[in-house]
Amino acid sequence: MTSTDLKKGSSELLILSLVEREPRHGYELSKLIESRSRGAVRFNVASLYPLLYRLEKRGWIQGRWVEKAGQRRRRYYRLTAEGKSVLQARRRSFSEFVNAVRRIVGAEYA
Amino acid sequence: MTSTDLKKGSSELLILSLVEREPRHGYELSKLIESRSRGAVRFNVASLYPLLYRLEKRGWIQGRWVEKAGQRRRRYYRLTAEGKSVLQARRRSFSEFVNAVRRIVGAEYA
DNA sequence: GGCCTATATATTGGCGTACGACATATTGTC
DNA sequence: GACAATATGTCGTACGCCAATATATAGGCC
Repeated sequence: MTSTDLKKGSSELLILSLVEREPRHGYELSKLIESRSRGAVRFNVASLYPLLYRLEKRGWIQGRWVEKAGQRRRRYYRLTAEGKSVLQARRRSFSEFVNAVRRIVGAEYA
Repeated sequence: MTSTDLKKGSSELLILSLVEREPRHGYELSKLIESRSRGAVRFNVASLYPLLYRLEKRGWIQGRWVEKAGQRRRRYYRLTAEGKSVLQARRRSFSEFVNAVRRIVGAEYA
């Protein structure tokens, strides 16, 4: 379980969290995650875009194309109502899981 | 990221932690994880045993068969010196990762 | 014009890991 | 004799991650 491997389970939580307040596009999301985690978490594009399609397909986020002069087209994703409730559940289970791991891992310390 | 998915990255950390202080066998490990996590984490045998073989192959744990009258044979695994240093690194990166996720996920709260 | 970097989205192929289902063997209990 | 608990093990499948590669636009630089 490198930090890379650990990431697997939390990728959806990260994305859902970041589009909670305002719509964001893929590239922006990857940059946000990298900067806010201070480099500890990084998304490969080959993971990021399929992940976005997956979340959209499930109805948790909703994307729309935005074209502006002087910019490449971007697809902005917003959190749906269903996504919101999934996000809340995911936040809880993340905490729960981390606490459970800490109990197991920590119990073996001095 | 169900609790199931999240688990993926931390399974090795859990096992290494549990054999740190004393050798343990597979079935014991599965029961320990389940009870200490209060049911939040559970290992399928089809994950657990291959995981143990993997860790042993990498030289992080070392197993030996123990036979006792009135018991089915058990394979006890102990942490090797190399495993010990891997464990320390994993504990650090787990904390680091969790903190990073919290920064990202938490930043979107009120 | 030519080169590089940053921005932005996208796909292909391979690999690793988790799990449901199934299998086997021993001990103890009812 | 039937069943549950203990204990280890495998098969097939599904799924998600990632390196590599591709395409396209804008801006800086020489």
